[in-house]
Amino acid sequence: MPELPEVEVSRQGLLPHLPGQRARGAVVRTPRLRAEIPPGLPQRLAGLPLETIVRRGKYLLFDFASRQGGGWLILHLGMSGSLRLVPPGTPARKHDHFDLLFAHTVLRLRDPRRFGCVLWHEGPDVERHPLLVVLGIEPLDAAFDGERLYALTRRRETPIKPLLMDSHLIVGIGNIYAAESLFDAGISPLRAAGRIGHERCQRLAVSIRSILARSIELGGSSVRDYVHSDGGAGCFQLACAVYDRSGAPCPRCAAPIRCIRQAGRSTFYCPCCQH
DNA sequence: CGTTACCCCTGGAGGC
DNA sequence: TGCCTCCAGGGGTAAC
Repeated sequence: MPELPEVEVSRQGLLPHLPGQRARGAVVRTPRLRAEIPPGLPQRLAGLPLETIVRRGKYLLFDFASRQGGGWLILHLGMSGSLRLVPPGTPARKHDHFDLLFAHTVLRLRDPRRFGCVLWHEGPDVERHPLLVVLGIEPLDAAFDGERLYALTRRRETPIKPLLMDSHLIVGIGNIYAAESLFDAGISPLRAAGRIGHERCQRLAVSIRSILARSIELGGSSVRDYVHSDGGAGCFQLACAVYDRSGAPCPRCAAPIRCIRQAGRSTFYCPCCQH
């Protein structure tokens, strides 16, 4: 479920509660997620204060005194992961794989499909972690604009939609937001990326940024003392124009939304509005 | 090098 | 009711 907005909203939901607290340890119920949870993690964490939580793409990065001899807890929610703050002693349910223990609260990871991961990076320079060092630009970073998108797409014959989802180029855009951004910009998901001109790259960059930002705002307004990102629609209250609306009328021209398959993923678009 | 195919895993939906 | 197939918001790796 989580794309960039969901991960960012999870981060914002945790920020008022966790930084400043000291970890008591951790409980690993399922060691084997996408990667194995480091066996020594609970002992390594114990006693370290959490400084802050940052996000890189769809990764949540917990700074456990990384500049004072600690390190970073790296967390990814995969396809079905969700985080929740629960009181200590709350019984774990099915698929509750990992707990991060603090004095008065527990951060609990649930992930039915186990595509998420929990990792540890020793020392301050988490951006040098192998999984992070290869990541592309943040779409909400000021440096991401039409010019950057234009440069990234040159001499690319691949269709624009799978390119948008390639985290080595741009992070955080998943299947839903790729479809919604392309609809908003009036660009066909099938169009060769390298054949989109300056002006339309500009338009697409604006669409990506505004849709992600609006989705974060809508999600953020609904977060209180827990972090929710469980199943359902994915784009929060933001109604999807095309995603999962196969056959339904396009909100702009009423033509039926079409569903095709690209690089193994479903793509939804309006064949009338998008070129 | 760029691009696609497959795989990790569980659960829900729909067909029979 | 059960069993089967297909599908799902991610992403690393191997193979073309």
